[in-house]
Amino acid sequence: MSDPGRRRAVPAGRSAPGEVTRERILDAALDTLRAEGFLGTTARSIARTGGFNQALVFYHFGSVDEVLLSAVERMSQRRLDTYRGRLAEAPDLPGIVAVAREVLAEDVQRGAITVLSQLVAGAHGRVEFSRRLAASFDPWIDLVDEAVQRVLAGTGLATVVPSRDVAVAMTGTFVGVELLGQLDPESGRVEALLATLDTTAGLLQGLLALFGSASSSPAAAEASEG
Amino acid sequence: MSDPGRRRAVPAGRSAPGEVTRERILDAALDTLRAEGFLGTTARSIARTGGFNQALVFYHFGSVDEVLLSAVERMSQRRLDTYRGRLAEAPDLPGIVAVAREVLAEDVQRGAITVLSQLVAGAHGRVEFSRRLAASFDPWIDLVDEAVQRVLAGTGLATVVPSRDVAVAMTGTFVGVELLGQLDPESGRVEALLATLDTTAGLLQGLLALFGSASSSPAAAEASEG
DNA sequence: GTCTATAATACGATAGAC
DNA sequence: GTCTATCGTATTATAGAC
Repeated sequence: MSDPGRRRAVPAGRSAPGEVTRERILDAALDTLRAEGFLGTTARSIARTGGFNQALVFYHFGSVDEVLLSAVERMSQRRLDTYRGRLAEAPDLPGIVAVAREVLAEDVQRGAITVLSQLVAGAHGRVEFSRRLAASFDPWIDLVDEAVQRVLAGTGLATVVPSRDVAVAMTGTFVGVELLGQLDPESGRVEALLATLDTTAGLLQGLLALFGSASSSPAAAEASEG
Repeated sequence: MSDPGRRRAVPAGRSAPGEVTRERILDAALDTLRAEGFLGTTARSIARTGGFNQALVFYHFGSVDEVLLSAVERMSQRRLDTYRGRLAEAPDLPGIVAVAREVLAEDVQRGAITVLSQLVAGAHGRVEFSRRLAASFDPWIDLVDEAVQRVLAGTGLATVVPSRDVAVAMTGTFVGVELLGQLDPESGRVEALLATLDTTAGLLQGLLALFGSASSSPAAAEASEG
């Protein structure tokens, strides 16, 4: 292994030697995943995309898997920061829905969901790869979970609805719909889903308001009996 | 191309020559997709799973893609028949939900969703493969669409909710959650989702009953304004 | 219809020159 | 740190014996 390992400290404002190349490799890896899918993302295709030599992938990351995981971890972290920032500024339900729709639309357009979907599919049956990939999904599910709990708070449904499962379902929905949407890009499935989110949000708002003002209504009681 | 092409007619009750092998290959293809994922499903691994020679895949189907598409089309058709039959016997809402949960649980357990998820992921960027795979999803979305419309009928929501988009979202959700669930099989995400379906169904029932008995309520009007 | 053998190609990864 | 060259191995697909 010729991993550069821990490097000397570098003057502030200056990049560590090779750091530029590392970033280029990560960028190229994401671009390739978006354009070619998991199957088409090899050390050679990544190098072709980024315009550098194939051997650099192994010099800097040791393996293709390590590049992909590093790339998705970096992407996930960056997007998560964006989400948290915007959500903090929109504490009520309409605000949360608006932010969620807005940032999810960005993710879809940037191809972030494509990257995640492709990696998830490619992770099949590979234990260590799956473990690390799952770890980069957890903070997202946590974030959705928090938002769901905030929305449910004071509606009388907080004890009935398992918010974590709902969060998993919502996260999974975007992965699945994006995958389905790419099967037939002409169909505009993803766009339809995003557009429908507004309608659904309006509906949900009305329903939750109903539950909020009558949290021990017959419907709620009936529902909790399951 | 050494495709056997159209074959002579065969006495009823008897299989056409090579038909047994064709079926074995399709079975092996699905088993391999379940066990190894899309990446691990090659002509050689399919042959290894089924205990036959690798060259037979090309003799009978011409290419690996053709085996996979034929296999999923056969599977989709068979499952669709099962769905339709059971749904016909359960015309009301509780019945529909029960059947849906039941048959979906079967699909998950048999690995049908895994097969679909893997193929969808592997189809990325391959136009003709995607087109045919999308075609085998359409009847499913149609079926879900019909069920959604039946549930919505008479609730006053039929004109507000775009049932087709909801159907796409529901279909996509199962694909996505299944993929996410396989990232960390220990987490029991898929099982949790299915278990939660009952609770959600109960809730939904209560909500729809509410809308049904007051289809021009303030909440409904507010929701339709978006 | 099923087999063996093989051609042509792509891959991950490494060695070693610079 | 980046390059060329290469090893070993996997793949799809085909040719041809049986």
